[in-house]
Amino acid sequence: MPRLTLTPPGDYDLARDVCSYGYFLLAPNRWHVEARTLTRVLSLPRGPVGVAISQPKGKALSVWLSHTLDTTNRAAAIIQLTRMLRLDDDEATIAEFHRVDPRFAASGRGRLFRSPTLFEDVIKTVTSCNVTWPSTVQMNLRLSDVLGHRIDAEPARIKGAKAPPSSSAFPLAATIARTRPQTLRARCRVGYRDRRIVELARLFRTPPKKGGIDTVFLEDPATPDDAVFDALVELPGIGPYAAANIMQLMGRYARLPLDTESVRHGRTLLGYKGSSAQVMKRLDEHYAPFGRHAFRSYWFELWEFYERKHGPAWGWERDSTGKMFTAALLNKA
DNA sequence: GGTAGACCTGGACGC
DNA sequence: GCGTCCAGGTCTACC
Repeated sequence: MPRLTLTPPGDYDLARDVCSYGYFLLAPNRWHVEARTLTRVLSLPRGPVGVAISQPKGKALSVWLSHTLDTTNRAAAIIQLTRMLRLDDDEATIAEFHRVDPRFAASGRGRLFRSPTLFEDVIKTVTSCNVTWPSTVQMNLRLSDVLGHRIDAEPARIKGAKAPPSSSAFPLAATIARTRPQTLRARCRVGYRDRRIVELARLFRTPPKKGGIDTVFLEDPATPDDAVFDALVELPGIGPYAAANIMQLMGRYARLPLDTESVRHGRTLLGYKGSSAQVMKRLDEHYAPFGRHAFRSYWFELWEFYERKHGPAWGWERDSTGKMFTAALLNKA
């Protein structure tokens, strides 16, 4: 079976750095606990490919492929894997975060898992709004199963895996753009998000000059945070929370995506009292000193709280532990 | 500028 | 097994 080898930053730990944000539990991603391997299908210019990513000797990453890639697809696969795994967050960046917030220096935490493309991150964020986590899991499973391109070949191999790897990719913007909202609602159970998801897909397919999303402008590090935020909240289905969440997925950590779970965290761990709006204001003030690393400090504080309840994240199964993250259950905990 | 209510789904709960 | 209630962020209408 063909294979790619990727050299990550010297401090990279696949299990820690993949199992660092909830999207590792969302289809088409599949984390195999015992094999400590991430599988999924990537959509490449010349068709989908199944990948199985592991770190056998604690250094280089092995990426087993369902079939051999030509030069174009190979280059595209490396770009997508680099984005998803945050391989471009180098040691110096993570060390800077640890200087700002030394609480995470020992664990080495600093990288946050994301999707291979901005489009997938935006749609995943929309599926996480106004819904409990198990529904988000289901929506992404169905989106991939119903609209994702399937691979014909055997999925990439995984030593010691209990669950089969998925054989569908996340749907392309082009596919969703030509799907009827009613189909999304009926078959993917996305509810009232149906039109918003189709509109977003169409905006991703439309050139910026004709009113489409200007991904170059959004992803340019020189673009100020405020300009990115203003552009994102103009999009259908994207409010202040979703915009801030998409920004952290883009590597902009100064803003906090605050939701009801943040309020629970502020009340139970930080002892804040008052209305939700008051608690959110205090949370913003609390993490402001961490500057451009604010979200990392907030998130890993929250993540370690989850890990104290449920064990290390690399041991979470999507269909059991991975479904437990609802405010109601956490409040009981 | 601030706020109330609708939008859907799925899980919890009571009967 | 059925009905009711509730959680969840965004959007629109209204003040």
